[in-house]
Amino acid sequence: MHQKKEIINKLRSSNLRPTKQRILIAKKLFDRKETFHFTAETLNQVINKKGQSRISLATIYNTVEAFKKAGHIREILTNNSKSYYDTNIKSHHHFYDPETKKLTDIDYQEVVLNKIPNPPKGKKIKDLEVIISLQKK
Amino acid sequence: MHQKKEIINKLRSSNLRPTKQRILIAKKLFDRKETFHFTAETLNQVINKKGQSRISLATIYNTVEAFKKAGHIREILTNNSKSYYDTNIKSHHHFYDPETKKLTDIDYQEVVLNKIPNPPKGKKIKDLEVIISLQKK
DNA sequence: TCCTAGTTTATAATTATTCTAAACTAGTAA
DNA sequence: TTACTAGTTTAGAATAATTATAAACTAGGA
Repeated sequence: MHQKKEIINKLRSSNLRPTKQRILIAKKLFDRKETFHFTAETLNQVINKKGQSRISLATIYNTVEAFKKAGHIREILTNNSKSYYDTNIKSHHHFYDPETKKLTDIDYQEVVLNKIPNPPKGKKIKDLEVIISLQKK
Repeated sequence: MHQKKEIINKLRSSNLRPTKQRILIAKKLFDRKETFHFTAETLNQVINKKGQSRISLATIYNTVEAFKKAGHIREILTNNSKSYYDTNIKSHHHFYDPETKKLTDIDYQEVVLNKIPNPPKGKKIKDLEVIISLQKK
């Protein structure tokens, strides 16, 4: 479980001043058992449900961007109009169901590659992601 | 090389009336040696360069969508705000350079997987795509 | 307690895309 | 050949997601 102190340290360590907005968002994102796949919209819903302390949408966007830059979340590749993020920052893969637009994690060890191409000159591989699109059987 | 007749057949075969706009767009997309990675914007630039016959942006969008549905092009997974399409419809993979936002094809046989997970019940695998993100060495 | 750089906020602006509904056209039938 | 009609194109308006702006607020050090 993420204590408040841990969260503050996490923010401080990445040069993010621990404001009450960032702490609250970090709690909602990181204090859960399962990884969380979200968009700015869904995060906004989680944060600003009825009668809850209000955080502006601009701050939601700013914070998601800041967390992404800091490496606390990662952006997922999709062909959606919205940006999807993932609290699981370990290298891993996804099932994508175009019907429901839902992503599911695939554990890293569930996919084994035994041949990958050399990167173009001057470049190195930063990340390798496998997306398995699904359809009805 | 794609003759006009071939293009017309391709359109007819997918129930798309071969209008002069669609024929022109199809020529620009398919009559080339290398695969073409494009967005609505870049396609619009190619089609509507100075002094050229004009096709409205709405038609560019409509046609891209129609070609995608017909399976003549495929949409690429990215984390960009724009939709990217690929004239290479054979299953294949991509290098992605976040700096230049450029995609490069990786031949299917350049990547070998020897373990992939079972799809969730009721679903089958429609497509498997590997995206290798690059960074400066 | 004061100060200031960093942060939050409401709102406007921007960007990519989709919608609308009027005008046009390919292809069929008379 | 002409007329018809369903499908298509078009300009422009509308929408959706995101980013920019600039004024108000605040964390944390002096």
